[in-house]
Amino acid sequence: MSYISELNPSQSEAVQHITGPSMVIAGAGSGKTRVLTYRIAYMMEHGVDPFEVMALTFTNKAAREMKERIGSIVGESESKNITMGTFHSVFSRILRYNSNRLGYPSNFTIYDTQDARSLLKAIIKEQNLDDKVYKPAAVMGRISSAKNSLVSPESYAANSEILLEDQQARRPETARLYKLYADRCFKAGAMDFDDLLYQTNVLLRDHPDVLAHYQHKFKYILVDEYQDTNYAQYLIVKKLAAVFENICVVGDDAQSIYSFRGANIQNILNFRRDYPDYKLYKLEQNYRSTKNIVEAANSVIRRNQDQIEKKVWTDNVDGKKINVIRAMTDNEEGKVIVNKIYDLSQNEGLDFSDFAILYRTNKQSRSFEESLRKLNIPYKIFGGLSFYQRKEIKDLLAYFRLATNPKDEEALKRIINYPKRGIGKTTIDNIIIGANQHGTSIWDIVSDPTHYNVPLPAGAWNKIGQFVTMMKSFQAELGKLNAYDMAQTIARSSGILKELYSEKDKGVEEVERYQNIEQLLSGIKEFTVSQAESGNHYLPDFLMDVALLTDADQATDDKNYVTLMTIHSSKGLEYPHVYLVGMEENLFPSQMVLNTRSELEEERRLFYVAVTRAKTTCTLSYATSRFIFGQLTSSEPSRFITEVDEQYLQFESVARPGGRSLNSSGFDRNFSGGLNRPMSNLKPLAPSDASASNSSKPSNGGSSNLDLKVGYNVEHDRFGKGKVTGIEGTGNDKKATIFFPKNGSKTVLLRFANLKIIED
DNA sequence: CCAGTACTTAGGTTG
DNA sequence: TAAGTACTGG
Repeated sequence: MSYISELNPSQSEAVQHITGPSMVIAGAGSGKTRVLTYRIAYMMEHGVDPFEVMALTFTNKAAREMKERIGSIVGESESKNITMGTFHSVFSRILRYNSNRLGYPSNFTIYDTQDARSLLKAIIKEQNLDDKVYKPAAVMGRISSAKNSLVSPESYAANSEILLEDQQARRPETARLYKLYADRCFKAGAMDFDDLLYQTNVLLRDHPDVLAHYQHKFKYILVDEYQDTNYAQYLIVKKLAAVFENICVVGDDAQSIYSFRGANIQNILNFRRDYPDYKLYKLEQNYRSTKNIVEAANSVIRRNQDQIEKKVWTDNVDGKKINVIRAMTDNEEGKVIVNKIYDLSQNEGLDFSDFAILYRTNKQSRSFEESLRKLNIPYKIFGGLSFYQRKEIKDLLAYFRLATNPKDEEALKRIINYPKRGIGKTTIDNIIIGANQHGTSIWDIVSDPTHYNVPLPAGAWNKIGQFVTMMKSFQAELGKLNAYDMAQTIARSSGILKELYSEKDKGVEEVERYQNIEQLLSGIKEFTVSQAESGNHYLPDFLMDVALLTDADQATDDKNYVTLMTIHSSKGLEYPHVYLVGMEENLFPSQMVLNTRSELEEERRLFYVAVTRAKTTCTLSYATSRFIFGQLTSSEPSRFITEVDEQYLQFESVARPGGRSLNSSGFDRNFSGGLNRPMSNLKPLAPSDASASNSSKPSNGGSSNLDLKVGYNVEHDRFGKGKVTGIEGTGNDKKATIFFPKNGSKTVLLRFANLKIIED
């Protein structure tokens, strides 16, 4: 228990408070993670069974790291038995275990944002609603906040206040769309991210025995980043803790930045109400940052009205003032900041991992990325499109998903005609109509066409039949082959591997795509090996929470890189040198928050979070103009710069047109210094367009009257030589499916294709 | 059916 | 700028 002596008095008290409710208000950099880890370790050393502990963190990465640290104190064999993870991952497991109570399959799919949006979009189309009015994102936002406030489709439709809001937004059909969307998800055996919390609430509300079971299993509950929990999360925790009330929540109201996701600072106030005899601990000493940084951040956050009284202070050195840099354009901002990083790393012999570039919006990463590439500085961008969201990865995962859960509608739609099988849009639309009429899933229709009598041409049924047979063969092997063998089998027999392989010599992006698939497969291999012992080494096990993984969860061997991420994803992290870029009005604070005080205050808290990530130096930068939607738009410095008490700031501007930069190192990296010359783009050189200037063939009716048979060798203008594998249709609709060794399998209309029969 | 092109429109943060 | 959709020619 030597570690207790490392703690200050309030940390130590918080760590040793095990029984009964407690709340820890932890200022930025006040050793919150340390308190959490030591508290759990302390509990276990005092006889608490790790199986009885549930710790909810904000990211999977935080959970993993905390588990490791606890393991190093009490031993891994103990720490691994703690239930620890994000709300989403912990409760998705609980939901799988109890799925039958809710009528879901245990291998239900988790729809990510893409899947959910695409389904909603499809429903809006099916309902013949104008998607200019019923913008999928807007409708989804309504559905999402309904779920986060535990409003069911039925109570949504019965709530006059909500209906009025929708009416005023000119989207009166939203209630109906919510219902349709929820039904479709259910029929597809799918939950979206919000469902994981919503359905957990349903489970605990409607099944008292289940609730009682988990109340007694998890006698000790900890919640990190409590200020960012929403109502659905709040209620789950409240219910689970109701019997023993051994609940500890940790948070900082000054760092609440997720209200757009339904997070509610009121949860902190509710805590006092729900547990009147709770004990409050305040961690106010900052161990992370210099005095300048702490004071600068304090001077800004002071302006917020809504906050819990506290005084964050530090014993650390004064440190450097916060440097404020002005650049002329966003491109120049990228160059200047990257040069600063380069110079500092060289002059002081620092690792690149000592640096982070933080911004308000993901798209700001571009100019920094370009500059970092030019100087060959290793970097990693977090957020944006994650590995698991890339097209090729999602395609293959869709096969896995459909094999695991055949009702998964989004997966089916994604792959039924990929690689191309000649199953067209009209066919799929008709099947969906049939599925809706029969109130069943798409899979039910395609796998049992005789039962549901959906009118389709015989040719279409034939192709669908082949697809169904293939999927069934995968399903039959799911429990026999381990995840890796299964994934290999699917990648090969589905034709995906071949498809991507054949495109490999087309360009850099195609090569990357193929490599991504290889990377996914080797990841599955790793998973299979590591899970072999537990017996959970099948493909559905792997699939269980891939939807919940983010970039931050990807293991990287080489850690010496500059970090680029949004301020939101930097929460909880720290770096010696932080560059907070794009400090401009309408960007940060975002243009969209200027209407209400509470939104502006949240933006200010975001600034507070950003500044307090820095340990040694913090640099702010802004550009006086930047490209927005391809248009050069002028911009003004952010109000947050002027809100910092001047004594903590130091201004510097660079690269006036015609002048020299203030580049201290003497490296002249030639700032473009003006509005000229966009950076050369990084795409591979476009292929010479010799092939593009298609010699226009005379349209002699193509080859529709050609006497083509399966097995013939033919030549196509664009695809080259190939072999006919199928013929269908007559007259103008006569089509041939041809396998081209160079281009894969294609179906072409003979009317247009202008095929020539050739000898072997 | 396929693929290239013209056109439109994007509010931002995440598990 | 960039992505996604609608259109069009083969």
